[in-house]
Formats: sequence, structure tokens, C-alpha cells
Amino acid sequence: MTQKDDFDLREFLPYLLNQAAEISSQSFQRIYKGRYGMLRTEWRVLFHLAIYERMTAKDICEKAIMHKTKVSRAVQRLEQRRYLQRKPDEKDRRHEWLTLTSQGRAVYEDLRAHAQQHDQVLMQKLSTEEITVLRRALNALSQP
Amino acid sequence: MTQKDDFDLREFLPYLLNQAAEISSQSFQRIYKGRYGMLRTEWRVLFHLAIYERMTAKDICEKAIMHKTKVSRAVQRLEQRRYLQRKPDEKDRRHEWLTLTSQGRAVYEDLRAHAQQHDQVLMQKLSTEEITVLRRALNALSQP
DNA sequence: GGTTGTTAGTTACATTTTCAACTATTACCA
DNA sequence: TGGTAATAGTTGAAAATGTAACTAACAACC
Repeated sequence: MTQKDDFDLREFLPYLLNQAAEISSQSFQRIYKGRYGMLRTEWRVLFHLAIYERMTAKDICEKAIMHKTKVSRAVQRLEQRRYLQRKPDEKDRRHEWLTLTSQGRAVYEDLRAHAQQHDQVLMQKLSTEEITVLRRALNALSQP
Repeated sequence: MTQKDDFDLREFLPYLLNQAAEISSQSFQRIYKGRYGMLRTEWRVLFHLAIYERMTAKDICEKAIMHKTKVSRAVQRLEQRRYLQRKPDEKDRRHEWLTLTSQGRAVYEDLRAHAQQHDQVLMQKLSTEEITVLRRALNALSQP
């Protein structure tokens, strides 16, 4: 198993990004899955609603860059657990406004605390300068 | 939909990493999926075999940080398409040595060219300094 | 030498995701 | 006004993934 090719996978950005994303997500996954049986799609929706307070599923699709079926199903499960409420828009009944319940907000507060703590741990692997550049670069790469 | 919370998702590394990974993978995905009907797991295995020439499934699991069932299934599909061959180890028949066929290498060469081109496009969004720091940071974050 | 433990890899089943088709509502425009 | 197009969101079937249990081969130890 000796390297032969001049092409190095560890320089290929999509590969590197996936690797880093996968590994750095794992320990946070254990938290939201272990404590609340949630999926990745679900914590994302929950966090978006906590941060923006009031969104339609469409808004979430755009902000979180998630497919509408993913969002739809995440919303269903969060509703079943009474973490969010739906209210149809009066003027355009195709839209549904989503907001967290107090229960949902409580879950968010708990997860957010863990998220921030988790982020601290990750950042310990990097210098402050690296963190700044990394965030900037990741944001740039997130523009489609 | 106005931001309320002081916690910013766009600073949470696992989120940012996932977003960037997702988006930057998409156009490469169109290529390996469109041209060869391959999955992400499959191009990864293919690339590893091209680069390291001869590996067992276990080796690939470790290098690529993929679960053994993923690797097992990717190997099956690559074998069906005649992109790789298996040879049991003579001394320890639990091991199987995997190597690409010439067909598999041809597919790799094609995909590699596209990968490099795709990487160029991605890197245009960044300065050379950002690229250096990004790669270093991603490698650091990829250590579990 | 036979029992027990380990390792490489596969398979079966449950859970998630994807893709396409669907409903319901509003917009557009002749 | 009526008919077609567009939009928000849901659903069902197929594909992919995760988890755990499994087989086969070897190792170790008494």
C-alpha cells in the first residue's frame, strides 16, 4: 500500500471538507441523538427556528440549503414531539408559519449550550488566525 | 424572519463544514454520477485504489474513514462493473487484496481530471493564503 | 489438539434519503 | 372569467445508509 499517483486526495477540497465535516459532527451527533433522538435534519430546523423565530418551510430550505422533502419530514417529527407549531398564513394559505413551542426552545437552549462547548473543543485544534481564515473560507465555499 | 439569537449558526464549525462540504461536492457529484452512475462511497474507494494500488477493504476503511459495510458494498458494485478485482491473500485468507482493472484505471483517470479541474474552480474563490490555511485546518479537524 | 477470542468481511433488517408524482392554493393573462 | 402556469408543501416507492448479527479464517492459550 504505497502511494503511487501524483494526485493527492488530501489536497482535494471536497474530500477534505467531507472528512472534516464528518468527523467534527460526530460528537455533536451523539448529543442530539442521544438526548432527544433527533436527526441532523431536525436539529438544523430547530436551530433555524430558534434563531429566526418565525419561518416558512421554504425559508428554511433556502437558509439551510436543504431539500424541501427533508424539511417537510423534519418539521413533521418536530411537531409530533411538540417542539414546534404550524400556523397557515391568512393571506396565502400555501404558506405555513413555523414557530417553536416553549418546549422546543428549551431543547434548543440545551443543545445550543452543547454546540458552543463542542465548538470550543474543535477550535482548540486551531490557532485563532486559522479559525478566522477557516470561517471566511468556508463561507466563501458555501456560496453556490 | 429576523435574527434574534446571539448564537450564530454560521460560526458553528460542524454546520459550516457541512454546508461547505455539501455545496462544494455537488458539481463533482454530477460528474461521477452522471458519467458512471457512481456513488460517493464508490469514487472514494476507486480513488484510494488508484492512488495506493493495492489495498484490503480494511486499509480503505482506515484511510478513508469509512465504515466497513460502506466499503464492502462499494467494492461489490465496483467489482460488478469490472472496475476492480479481488484476490484472497495466500497466507491469510481473511484478507482480500483489491486492485483496479484497466477499465477501473481509465475511469479514475477521467474522474481525476475532472476532480482537479473542479478543485481549481473552488480555489478561485479563495486566496492562496486562505487555501494553505484551509487545508491545514481541515487536516487538523479530520483527526478524531 | 480443542476451546475461546479476534479479525476481515458480508448480510439482514430498520431507518433515512432521494426522486418523482401528487394536492392545494395563488398568479398570470388572453 | 376561465384556463394555464407557478408555488408551497406532502406522500409513496426506490435507493442508500446504519446497526447489529452473522460467517469464515486465524491466533492464543490451556
